[in-house]
Amino acid sequence: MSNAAAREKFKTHLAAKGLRMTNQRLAIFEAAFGRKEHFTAEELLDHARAIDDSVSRATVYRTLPIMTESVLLREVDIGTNIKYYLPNTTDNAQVAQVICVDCNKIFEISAPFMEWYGSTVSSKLGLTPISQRLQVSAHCNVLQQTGVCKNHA
Amino acid sequence: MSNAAAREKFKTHLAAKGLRMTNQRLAIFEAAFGRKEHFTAEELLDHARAIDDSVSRATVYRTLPIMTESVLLREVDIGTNIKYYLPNTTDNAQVAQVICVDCNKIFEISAPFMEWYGSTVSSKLGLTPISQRLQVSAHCNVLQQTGVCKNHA
DNA sequence: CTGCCTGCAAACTCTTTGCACGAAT
DNA sequence: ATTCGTGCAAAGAGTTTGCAGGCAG
Repeated sequence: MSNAAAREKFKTHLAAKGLRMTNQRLAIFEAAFGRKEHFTAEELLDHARAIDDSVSRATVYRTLPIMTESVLLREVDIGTNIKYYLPNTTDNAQVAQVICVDCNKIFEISAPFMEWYGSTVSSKLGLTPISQRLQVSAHCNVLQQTGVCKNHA
Repeated sequence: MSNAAAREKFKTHLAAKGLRMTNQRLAIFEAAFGRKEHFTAEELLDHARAIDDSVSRATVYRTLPIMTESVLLREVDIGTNIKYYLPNTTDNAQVAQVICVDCNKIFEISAPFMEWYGSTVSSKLGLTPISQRLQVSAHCNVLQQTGVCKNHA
């Protein structure tokens, strides 16, 4: 999905919910879609302020749920107290994460069998699956050997 | 692992780390191993205080890492801000969780393929896997139909 | 104009930590 | 005795929210 198409989707979603497009929301959107890697709420605030310095932390936190509901962003919880976000380019949630615990880099890996697993297991328990996540925590080999992590930004 | 064996393991682990067995630590241990379901730090505090009312919240939070390091407890992060704990009866981490979002009940399901997946994917990235987790969030069918969730405690 | 939106700062939740007292070895 | 352990209360981190003023439609 191009940025332009994403922006349109954002506007449509806002309109459908009776919400308004504001300069702050637009700045937050642009900041999010300008990122190539996973980002935190705080990093998003920094980048949004570079576009519109009137953006506040509160508005970032209020806008993030709107963008995840509209499936523009994907929320990734890797078990820390911080949540990460990523522009959702595929609309396909069949993705696992491999997390380097040395540098916190997150790799997104296709894992199409996840949905099958979720459905199978849920139905046996009388449940209807909503989502599934598969995450692998790992050490960086290069860091272990040389003291430098190649995955560092 | 029986409770008695687990208690012995706890003592051994404490001794190996140069730590002391105290009434509070013992009460927290007994409270943890008296639970059949997943529990939170706060619930553990309540139950530990029922055994020894001198147990403080701080000691619970200081004892939990000791018990997870000794593999007596398993920590389960289901993506909320709260962490859950469970007596670790198998020493085998090849377990997935199915979480009923209606009642927060957590089902533990064997998933032996997780380790294989983690190893395969990590090695392709030049990483050494530490752990993996697979979680499915789901709705309770009975709740949807009758308004009552059979999974409620 | 009306009512959603905003920034600010305070509140919140869970967890961690500094301190001085207390207890285990 | 010495060293670790403890409770208490305050601090911390990330996130949420009440409020009074501001801007989109």
